[in-house]
Amino acid sequence: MKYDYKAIEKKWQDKWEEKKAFRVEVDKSKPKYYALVEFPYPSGAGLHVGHPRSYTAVDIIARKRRMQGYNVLFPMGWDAFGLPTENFAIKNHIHPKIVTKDNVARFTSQLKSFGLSFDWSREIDTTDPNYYKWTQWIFLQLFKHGLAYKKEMAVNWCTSCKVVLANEEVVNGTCERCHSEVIRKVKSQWMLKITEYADRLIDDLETVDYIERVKLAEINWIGRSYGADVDFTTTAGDKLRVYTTRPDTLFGATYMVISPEHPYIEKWADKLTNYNDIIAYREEAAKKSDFERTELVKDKTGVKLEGVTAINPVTNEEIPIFVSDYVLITYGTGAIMAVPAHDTRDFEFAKKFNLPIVEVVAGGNIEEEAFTDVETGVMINSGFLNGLEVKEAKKKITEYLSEKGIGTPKINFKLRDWVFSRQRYWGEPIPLVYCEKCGWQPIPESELTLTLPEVESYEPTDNGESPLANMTDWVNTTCPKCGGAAKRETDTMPQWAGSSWYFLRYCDPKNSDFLASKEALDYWMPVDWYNGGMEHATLHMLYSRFWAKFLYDIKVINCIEPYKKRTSQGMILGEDGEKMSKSRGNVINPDDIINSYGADTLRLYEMFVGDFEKTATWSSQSIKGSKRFLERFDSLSDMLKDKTDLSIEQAFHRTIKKVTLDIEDMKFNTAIAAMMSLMNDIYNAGGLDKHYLEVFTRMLAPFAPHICEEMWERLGHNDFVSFAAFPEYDEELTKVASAEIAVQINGKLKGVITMNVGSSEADVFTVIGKTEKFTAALEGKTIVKKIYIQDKIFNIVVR
RNA sequence: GCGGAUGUGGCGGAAAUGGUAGACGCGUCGGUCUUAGAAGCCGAUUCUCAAUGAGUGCAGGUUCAAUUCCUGUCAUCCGCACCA
Repeated sequence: MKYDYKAIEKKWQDKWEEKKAFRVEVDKSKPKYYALVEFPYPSGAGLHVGHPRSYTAVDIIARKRRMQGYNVLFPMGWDAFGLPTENFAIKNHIHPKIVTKDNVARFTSQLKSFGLSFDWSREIDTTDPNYYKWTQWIFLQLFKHGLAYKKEMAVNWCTSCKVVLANEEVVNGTCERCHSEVIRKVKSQWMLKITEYADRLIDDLETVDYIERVKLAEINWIGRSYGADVDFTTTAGDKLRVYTTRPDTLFGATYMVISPEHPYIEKWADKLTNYNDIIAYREEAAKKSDFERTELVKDKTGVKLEGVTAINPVTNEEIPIFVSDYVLITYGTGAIMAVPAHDTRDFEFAKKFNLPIVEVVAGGNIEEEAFTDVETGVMINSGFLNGLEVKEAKKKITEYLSEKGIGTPKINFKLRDWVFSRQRYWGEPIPLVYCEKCGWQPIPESELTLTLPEVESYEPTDNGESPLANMTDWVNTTCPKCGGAAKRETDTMPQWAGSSWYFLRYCDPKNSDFLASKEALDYWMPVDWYNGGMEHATLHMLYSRFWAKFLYDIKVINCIEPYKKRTSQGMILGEDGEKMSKSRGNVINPDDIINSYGADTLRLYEMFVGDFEKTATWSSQSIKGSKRFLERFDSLSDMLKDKTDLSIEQAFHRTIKKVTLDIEDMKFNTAIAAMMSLMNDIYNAGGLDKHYLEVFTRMLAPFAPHICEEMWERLGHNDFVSFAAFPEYDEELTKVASAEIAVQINGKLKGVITMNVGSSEADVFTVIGKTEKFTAALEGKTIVKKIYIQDKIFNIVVR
């Protein structure tokens, strides 16, 4: 019988759909399991071969849980707002809604062809007004709780297209589309105060099970540092505040630096004799794009302030102040104390401007480079700190500064507030209204959804406003507070908005009264296992955790963390070992693979290709092995015999154990290898009985569901194997009777002997003594030592 | 520069706690079947000068024993980018 994957896969996909096999409801009589994969952006290109890697892995988990009796929620949907769709719409004059609909149709049929056990009745779409009503609702709550505010911000501005660009659209400092210069332009933007949650976003990571690199990426991105704010008196008669993580090096602060945007430049304008030079420098710095700034990282520039100096509060020495763009206005206080001996950047700057370098921590060679180590150094040239280790010095100086009123302990973060406005059409309208009298006002919640109006053109306007700004009928409205004339916000939300809470909507996607019912949220949340790309470790993960924490605070959900467990798959590279891309022509289309090998083979191959978390290279040669394995499995029904050999029975129990444990560790590749080994053993034994073929079918079902359903039916069942019990193993039967013991002399392998499991050292040595090849090797040597590792190694050390 | 990985046969990759390196798969070679071939099936397959040999990027070290631990070093990939 030939393995007819096309017929089999079609047949079972239809049956699952027809019987609504994977549809779930809240059922408190069963334990729940919420398995989640990142919902895709339905691009025009369709799915690529990387998508099924993540989806199949979590599908295997979901299917295994179902077979273990869990009520499994495994949903799918569309993160459909976004720039590529909008750009496609602009170029081809098609409404983004239509573009989205077409792309979703294509994605859906592709996903269904993989045999993934999604509950399609819960499909969601972030661009559906019934969905984004709640995105807007959450925004309104953030606004009402003071977590949304408007701020003047520098944005990317393309000088040729005259539009605001998202960071993703700026490539090497130029516009992605026209390649002309991109400059920074100040615009008023909506911001979300994610920084208010910075501590919790770090600290609560201790309560979740994320793979280490994801945790680290989040922690580094948030970038919490402990230090102190210190005030330096200046000759202008005021105080200049700096932030430092190294207050212990205060005695070594030989100059100060303020950022070009620092407000004191204006404040000190009349005292600065070289004010014009400073302004010229500031303008020069403003003109530099991000690209130029990073290009010039190595080369420090700056201007010394003439007319104002500062006093080092512990040495009482007068020190100069510089303005330089290596100090950022957006971090700390926008001003630093420079300690060239112990900070690499200050060291470079001091070398260039010939500034004094005073060593205050002994242990390095400051002739050569800054000594930044905080573990080993001892304080010198530092008055009352002399002789202390860095950590103690830090404590002592911080206390001293507090007592004298010149400094306070301070924690800073690299994390910035979230820029939440986009001057774009294809996004959720921000549900706020501006009234001259009352300021920014939320629209009444009863008026949600504030739907995206139909516009003539999706192009951003000349002055960088969203296309919605031209819709005067829509823009002009009344103030919900005073009833006077008011204007709607025309900016829309970023693509990240819809994906920041979608996992909540899946719990109860049709609910029209609330984002999801309390009952559904309490039952399904938190997500038990969330898998997704490493590229989302910082942005999407932080944004959605932030929203979830906020929703916890306002008592919408009752878990402090939305995701219990987070894992991440490796990328799949093209056959040439390079990232798949259209321009390189190395893209593998999953449709082609399914057509020539079938979905089960594709699934199995993607799981077998290598360690799930590592990047893997596609091989159209190797995939044949996965197909062969399934063909061999298919033929097992022709190899039935009355009784399975004991050795095969034992092999089964060992394999079930390995597969069971490996799935939990996402070691799918070794789980499949174990099943292949078992298959070889069965072939060597000439077959197996019906019972064990059923066991094999249930064990393989999560990996290759179609062929297993077919086998299950062939074996006389009329229910789905997808809901049969996952096999369990008998620990006793996993044990083997005999052990192969490696015999070594001086650690070198000399041979292997077979002994009963649990043989004593004396027994093993007796056998060795009776074995010719070992006695020959030991002849004339003195045995110094014998090392016996139970059932594994017998090493004889000789002289 | 900082942070995170990775380096094992011709290839993809296996090897809790240090304990027979190369599981499993691809490829290759041989056998079987066949008029012949393909597909199956069975077997072999780290290397070489075939040994008391060498071997997990390279150089050392600890150990009876190292892919695994330690020190140094090289290479590749991915993030971040002057965060004081």
